Amino acid sequence: MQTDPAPRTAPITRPTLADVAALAGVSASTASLAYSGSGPVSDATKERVLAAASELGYAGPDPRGRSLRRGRSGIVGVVLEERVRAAFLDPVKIQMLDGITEGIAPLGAGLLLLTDTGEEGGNAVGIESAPVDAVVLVGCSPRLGHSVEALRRRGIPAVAIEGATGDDVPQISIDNREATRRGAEYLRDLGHTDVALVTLPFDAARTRGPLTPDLERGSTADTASERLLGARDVFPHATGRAAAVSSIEEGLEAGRALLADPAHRPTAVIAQSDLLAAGVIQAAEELGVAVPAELSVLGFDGIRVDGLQHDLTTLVQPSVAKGRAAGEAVVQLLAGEPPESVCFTSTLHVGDTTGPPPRSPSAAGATPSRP
Amino acid sequence: MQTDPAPRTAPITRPTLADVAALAGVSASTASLAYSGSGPVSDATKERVLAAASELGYAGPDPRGRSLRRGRSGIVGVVLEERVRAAFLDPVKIQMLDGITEGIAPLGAGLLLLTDTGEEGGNAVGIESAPVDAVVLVGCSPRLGHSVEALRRRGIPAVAIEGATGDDVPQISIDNREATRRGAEYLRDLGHTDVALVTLPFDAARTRGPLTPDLERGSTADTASERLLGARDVFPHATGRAAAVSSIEEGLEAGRALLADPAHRPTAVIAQSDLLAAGVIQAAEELGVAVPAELSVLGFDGIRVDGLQHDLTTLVQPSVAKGRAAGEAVVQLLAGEPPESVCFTSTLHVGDTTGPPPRSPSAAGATPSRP
DNA sequence: CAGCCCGCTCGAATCGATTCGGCCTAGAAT
DNA sequence: ATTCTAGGCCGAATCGATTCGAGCGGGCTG
Repeated sequence: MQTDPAPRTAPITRPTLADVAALAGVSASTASLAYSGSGPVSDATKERVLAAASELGYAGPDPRGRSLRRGRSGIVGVVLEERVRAAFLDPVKIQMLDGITEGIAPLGAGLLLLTDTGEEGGNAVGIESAPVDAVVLVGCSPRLGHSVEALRRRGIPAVAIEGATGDDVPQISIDNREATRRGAEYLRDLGHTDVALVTLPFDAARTRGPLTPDLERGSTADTASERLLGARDVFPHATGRAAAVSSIEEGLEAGRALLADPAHRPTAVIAQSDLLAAGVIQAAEELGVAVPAELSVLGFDGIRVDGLQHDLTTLVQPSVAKGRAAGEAVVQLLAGEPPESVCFTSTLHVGDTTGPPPRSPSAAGATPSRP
Repeated sequence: MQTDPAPRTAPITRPTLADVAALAGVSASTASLAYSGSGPVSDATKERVLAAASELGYAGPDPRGRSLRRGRSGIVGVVLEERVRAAFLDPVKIQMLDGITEGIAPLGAGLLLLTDTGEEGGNAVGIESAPVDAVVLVGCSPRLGHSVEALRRRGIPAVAIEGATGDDVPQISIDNREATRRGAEYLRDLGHTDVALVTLPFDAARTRGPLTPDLERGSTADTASERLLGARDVFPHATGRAAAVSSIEEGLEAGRALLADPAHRPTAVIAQSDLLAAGVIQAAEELGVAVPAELSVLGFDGIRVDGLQHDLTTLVQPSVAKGRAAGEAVVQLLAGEPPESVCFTSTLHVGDTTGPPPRSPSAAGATPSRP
């Protein structure tokens, strides 16, 4: 009565530590000690246990039992606001992820990819129920609050990258507003007065389209809002368009819309990401608008953009360092130390996509403020 | 008004299902049923349990206990042969990862990133001890055999992408040899006879340098070997250099070495990845060698390479489909169905980096085999 | 020679949830 | 009215490993 080929020693089930102990002639507790090495066990005994284990083909303690008892799973979750595909298309995310792995290296923990897209169905392993010791929330997800609440109830410590949770969750962020302001000031000093914006999405719906007061007010995305404020600090009346995601395609679309009418064409565009900036440049090329002669474009991130011919003027943020800081914060949290927020600063990299505005304003009796 | 209510019932420890059951006035088993919904429980009771849970701030069954009992953790491991940073720099890997998430979607499982770089120290969660239900081995890791053995002992089903394990592990692969042969034939038909190779690493040490019989014989990397064979099918005596990793930098270095001596310059280079090909092209530009006029370059993968000006002639492989197939194989395996290997085919994309060889061979009385 | 200390093992409890068989009760059928 | 049926609920065992305190024998010291 055996469905499987029943070898002499192997029952249907995999050997457990108890089996090993029995074969070695010791108690389960001793066998456990022999493995974890955290107790006084004679070398002879330990060897006997190991021998028994190898005879049984025992591959070491089952992580499930272990994590139940220990209360730790050795896994750190990374919560992405988008599906994995989208996140990995964003070079900034990848760099942060890499930084995170560096940061949590001392833990020797694994990285579990999670998304907080809505409810998890059935047996799904979501943020609500994943065997993680801590999580890193990546990106300013609109539904971040929901996730944080779930984690709090589960008693799982969290660190947020670029997402104000307003709680006891440590934040890893950058000077979004100040950085953008510096970039805007640079454009202003070049002589630009007619500046358009291309922003990251503001809300969970990822509404694409013209910037409206309603949209801005309803923002649940801090990064977009902060960068918007930084731009407005210098160009109070600047307006533009919101993209649905940070991608070249979205930037292209926004760029087409902004540059469509030659009569009302900005002399500069402040894009909230390098990918969006690249898209705007692509749109400019399509429409025969020269960059930077007729249009200056400013990006944000400091990544190398695939296929972009220009050396983009952009605000370079330390993505890897951000990730690493988040990882280190997780380590601290798990060690019981108090959470510590960090704010990095970005630097303006001047490339070849920005320059003085063209001599004659694109028509339209705009403020000729320069004598 | 108490954010952290220290209610009469809440001790230092988090509530368990038993606590909830007690408060609801039912047994733990009933409470469990109320949550899993897999048994007959009256609506009234269920509601009472849920109410008790919310009163206690119970966030649902602990995944540790659940997975111990159920024997499933709801996590699928992805074993990368390199550190995460390196893997995510490779667009092919990212695409495969994305495909995997698609493939395992019906499982609702999380993805745990693992690397099989050597032994795991201390409490590290490695391939030896990770709470995974199955794993996908990505890439032809030299130490793959070791990983497979560990998994077999633990009884964890695995699927390998591009790595011959020679066992009962289902393989997801592509026609590396045939595809490369087709590419080589294309070059031959253009008139090339003097072709150099730039290969992926052959061994665990990632030895960089000239191809030698020793190196080729000692190969533990099937992808590199297969593609090499495909090239040799057409150019039996072709030689070249092995790169340490698939990257533009490595390709650049190999390209410099291959093109250094104007007297012994190949008219075409077969690179085993697009990144390597891009590096070779970069080297050619450095040295003033025109592509494709003086040098044809063939890549492999079909990705868009960052910053590359050309439309690379390459063998396009279905990376996402490979990942998806692997994910689907995992689902099958977990469902108890027999493993199923898949082999995809690549297609030759002719871009602008290949053309006929220059009129006068690069000097050196090389085999003027064409009359 | 007796007593004490120390190092090694063992038992038993615990972590938190799930599952299976059995019991109980209310309503229905005869 | 009695028996049958079935839906609901409970008890207890189980998953696999870890941990803490107790026991026990041998070596060292006074």
